[in-house]
Amino acid sequence: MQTDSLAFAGAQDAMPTDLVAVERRVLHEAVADRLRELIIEGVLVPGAHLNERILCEQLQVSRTPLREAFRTLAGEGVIELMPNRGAVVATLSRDDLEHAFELMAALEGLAGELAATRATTADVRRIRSLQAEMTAAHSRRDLPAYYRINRAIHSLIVGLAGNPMLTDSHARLNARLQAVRFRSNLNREKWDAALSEHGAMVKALAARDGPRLAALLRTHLAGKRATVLAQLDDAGGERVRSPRRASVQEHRP
Amino acid sequence: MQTDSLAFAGAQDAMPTDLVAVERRVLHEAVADRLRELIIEGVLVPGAHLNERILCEQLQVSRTPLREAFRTLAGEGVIELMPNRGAVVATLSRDDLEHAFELMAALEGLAGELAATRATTADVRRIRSLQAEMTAAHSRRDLPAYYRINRAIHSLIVGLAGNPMLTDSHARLNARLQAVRFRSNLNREKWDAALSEHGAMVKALAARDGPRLAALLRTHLAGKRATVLAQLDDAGGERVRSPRRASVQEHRP
DNA sequence: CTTCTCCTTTTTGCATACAATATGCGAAAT
DNA sequence: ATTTCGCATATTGTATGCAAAAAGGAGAAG
Repeated sequence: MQTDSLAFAGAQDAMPTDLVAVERRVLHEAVADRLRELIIEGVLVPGAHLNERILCEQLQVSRTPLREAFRTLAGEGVIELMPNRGAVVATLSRDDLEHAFELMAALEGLAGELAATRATTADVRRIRSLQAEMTAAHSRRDLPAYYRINRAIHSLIVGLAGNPMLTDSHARLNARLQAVRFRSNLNREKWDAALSEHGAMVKALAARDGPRLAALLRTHLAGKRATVLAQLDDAGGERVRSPRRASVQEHRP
Repeated sequence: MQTDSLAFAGAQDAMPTDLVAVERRVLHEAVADRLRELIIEGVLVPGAHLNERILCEQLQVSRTPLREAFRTLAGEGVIELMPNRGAVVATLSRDDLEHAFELMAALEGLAGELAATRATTADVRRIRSLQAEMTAAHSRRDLPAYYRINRAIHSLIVGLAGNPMLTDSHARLNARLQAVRFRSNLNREKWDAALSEHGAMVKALAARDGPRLAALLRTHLAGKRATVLAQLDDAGGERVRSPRRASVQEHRP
């Protein structure tokens, strides 16, 4: 029989991500993924009570995998578990958001510092390409695409830092922020400013200027934070800390 | 009939913490705590395979709460779960350790920056007191006490930052580092240096000099990292990434 | 001696039954 | 009118049985 390296000749180190493992899902993971989706999509709003029986019926699984999924999500901070009192989708207060951005700025700052020293020219090209895509999205006023690419760029920079623990912390924080979807509007000036900041970031990365990239990321995040919080205030500050008694609704039989 | 405020006269608002909730443990939490202990104590070494059946027998619980505890611990990064292949105590490679300290330095750096602006004089007193205790432990060459107080100081500073998300990330990273117990020896010079660094940190905090405290914490962590990695090299680099086939041992009947 | 195959044993994943706890509502008492 | 109590119901926590997957081992072929 062929060895692994022969069987996969030409694909081993250069592009390891092209070889994705076959889909081998365990039920509780699928359930966790589905619940994450439902939360991100806003079907399950922050604060919503997650009733086991109803969710079991709706997802067509028994309680065991559902409960394991609950634990997984609780570990990610996406939901909160209260002993004997069930699970609720995690809520983020205004303070929580401030704290999240404070931490995010530090994490991405570190990431920038490291990425600048560790990124290859190919990595820089990849970032440049994403940057171009994002600029295009901006030109055609495609906000969803803009946000998606924006997130991809930030995640890529964090990845380039080459520190899995950092990546993990960052991903986890991002997951919590996904629940509150403050991706609605974004005024013209702020959008333009954000885009130009991104341009500067790419330059700093290409110049391998770690401290500058770190500083840019921190101010960029500070800007984002200001935008989000301002938006929150406009919304009356009640959008995020959501409905007290919202919960999973049972279908009429 | 008496009202609550009469029944608890004198204890209503002034000292609400005197009324602690009754101890109410759920089995899977107790199991998670116990497993965490076993891992920290080194009974379950990194890399050890956690057999469900055997652990159930030894902990005297059924598989359901054990498996829920597994999920909790996996969420904390203390163990790793492989679908259909069970759980192992998380291992930390040399690289992982470097990454952990890299991240830790950033987290504590941020914490220092914030703590300096947010700490009250009472907080400073508390830190000073701990610092004194630690110096005492150093004088009598009590390494375990030193490490314990040291950790308390670092955690307190992180707490003073007043950012729960930061606290959480820090605690989580600490939990992972607990598994590898590099708390063995520590040569005289490094110990002295660490202590004097702590002294400088307290001064910076008292002076409310955030940037300085942050910088001190970062270099302090860099020193710790160097110490740990050096120790790892002395041990042949094989102590931490532990026995491949270590596992929970079954009692002879 | 190695390697492959098939089979047995072990171990994990899931479903369900049962137990413990919480919740809601009406009646009674203050 | 308000509070409290007791009970019925709903919901969560735990145990266990069964099925599926992986690991291990004996034997045959190379």
